[in-house]
Amino acid sequence: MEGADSIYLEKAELLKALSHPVRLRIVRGLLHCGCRNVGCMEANTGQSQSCISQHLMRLKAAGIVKAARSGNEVYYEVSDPQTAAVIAALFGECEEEYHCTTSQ
Amino acid sequence: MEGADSIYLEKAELLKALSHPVRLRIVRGLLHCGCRNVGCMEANTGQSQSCISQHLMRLKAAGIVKAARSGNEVYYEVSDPQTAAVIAALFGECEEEYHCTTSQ
DNA sequence: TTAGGATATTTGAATATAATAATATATAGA
DNA sequence: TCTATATATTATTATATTCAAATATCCTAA
Repeated sequence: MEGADSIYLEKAELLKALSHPVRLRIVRGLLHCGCRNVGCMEANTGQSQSCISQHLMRLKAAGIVKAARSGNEVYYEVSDPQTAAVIAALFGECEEEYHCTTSQ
Repeated sequence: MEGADSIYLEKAELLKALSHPVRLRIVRGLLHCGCRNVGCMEANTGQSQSCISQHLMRLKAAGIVKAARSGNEVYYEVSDPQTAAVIAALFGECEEEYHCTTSQ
């Protein structure tokens, strides 16, 4: 079997961070230029504010997502290019669909 | 955010099954037509027989892999087409590399 | 400066995962 | 049948994940 251990560790970490229904939904929502702040995600997933925030922190820690505050809201976006490729493969979508022009 | 809950659950299950360094290594090894039985995986990963076998059972339960016995060895292969796409995206590879002609 | 809205952090309890060790099963060959 | 090899299963223990509840922080506006 090929490749160094650390590659597999790293890739496994990425998948682990994505492998939760709520986080998957959040990330795909971001790629599709839908909800970008916590309140919106809360409404769309039916999860509590705390829960969404915790999942976002998990995604941020994995380098998948980054945050920008605007007023008292925080807007998220996907900051990892690998992630878009994986999500596209997973949902059988075309990665090009993801390039947003409208700022929600 | 779009899509039914069950889709996200299902996709998350797939990712979860893949999100472990050893399982990732096993699956990628299978796609690249390398080790196909437990003994070989054991040697290549440095994990115990029991550990490898348990990971294989996890992959089998997720529908990612299927087994065929030949003599007293068991040969595995990737049986889920989605998985190949995800692994290819994750490692930045071309999925076409995966079609084996040699049976090891 | 105080109040309210939006988000983050902490804590605790329930559950899931992972590794090891020990044991069981299946097959092949003497 | 007995033995050896290959793989699977089970039990145990340690650790990680998840969610909910409570609390803290940050910003805006009055």
